[in-house]
Amino acid sequence: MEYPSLPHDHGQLVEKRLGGMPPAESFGMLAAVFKELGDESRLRIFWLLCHCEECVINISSMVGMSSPAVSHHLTKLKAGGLITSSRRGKEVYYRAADTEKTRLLHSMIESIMDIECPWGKDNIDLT
Amino acid sequence: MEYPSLPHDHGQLVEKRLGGMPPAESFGMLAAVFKELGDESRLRIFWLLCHCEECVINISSMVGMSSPAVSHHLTKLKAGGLITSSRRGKEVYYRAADTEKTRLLHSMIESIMDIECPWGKDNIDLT
DNA sequence: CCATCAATTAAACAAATGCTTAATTGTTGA
DNA sequence: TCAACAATTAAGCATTTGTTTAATTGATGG
Repeated sequence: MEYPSLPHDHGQLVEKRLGGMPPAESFGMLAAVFKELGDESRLRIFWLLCHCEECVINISSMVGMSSPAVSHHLTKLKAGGLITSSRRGKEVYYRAADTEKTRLLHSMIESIMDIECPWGKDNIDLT
Repeated sequence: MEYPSLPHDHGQLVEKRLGGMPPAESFGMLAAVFKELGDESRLRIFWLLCHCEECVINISSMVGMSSPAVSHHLTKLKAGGLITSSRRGKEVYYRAADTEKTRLLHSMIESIMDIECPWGKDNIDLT
């Protein structure tokens, strides 16, 4: 059975090299996760909701954005399974979903922040 | 000293709640990192370059894209400090940068992929 | 049942993104 | 020095994205 070589052949076979690669869909799903957090506003909101549960108006106030804009982002985050919502009276409260994925993302956010931009973060208390 | 309350006051003070929050710039820098990997093509390229070093033509072949498109993505990844390049003859070879950040991102990519889309990945060998 | 407030949805729009084709730069070997 | 090939850059374009303002839906308390 013949396998095509790469354009610049160094001996390896395409099939061998690409055989171990995750399928394109996997990258698509993963990229979607990163895209969710690839927006500053959404990242701030997600970070916030990893630390406390809040209603839309308060989130808006805390991140300094309009309610519709925040609602828009919350919809995306929820669609991506990163946050959950629960209505209590007039307000709808949001918080980070309690899943392995979100825990992983949150700890990663903190880690990268430590590496990229240390800012001295003691006493985080958003209760 | 007076601090304003949140629109929906549950007792907390804005200053208290926002005091522990990383500055906006930090989120901006972090979002930029996620944005780099928030594109399927770029994510595949980065993943590839975490596993092997290759020239542009071969990368193009492996991900099924044109050279200019790949070059474009490589420029972005390099600007973000995720990959490095070295010219050898006519070819320019790229690979993942050897930094704590890239190691963290790579391991995270694998972790999330495990969670999100298990596909049975034994024998990864892209040598 | 109605006034009020919270939240979402709709419509519109400017800005950013990713790709294509074409032109340009850089390097090697004949 | 020139022909051939690798890579980048430029220009143009269609799509997507994030936001705004306005309209709509949802829920409570008087």
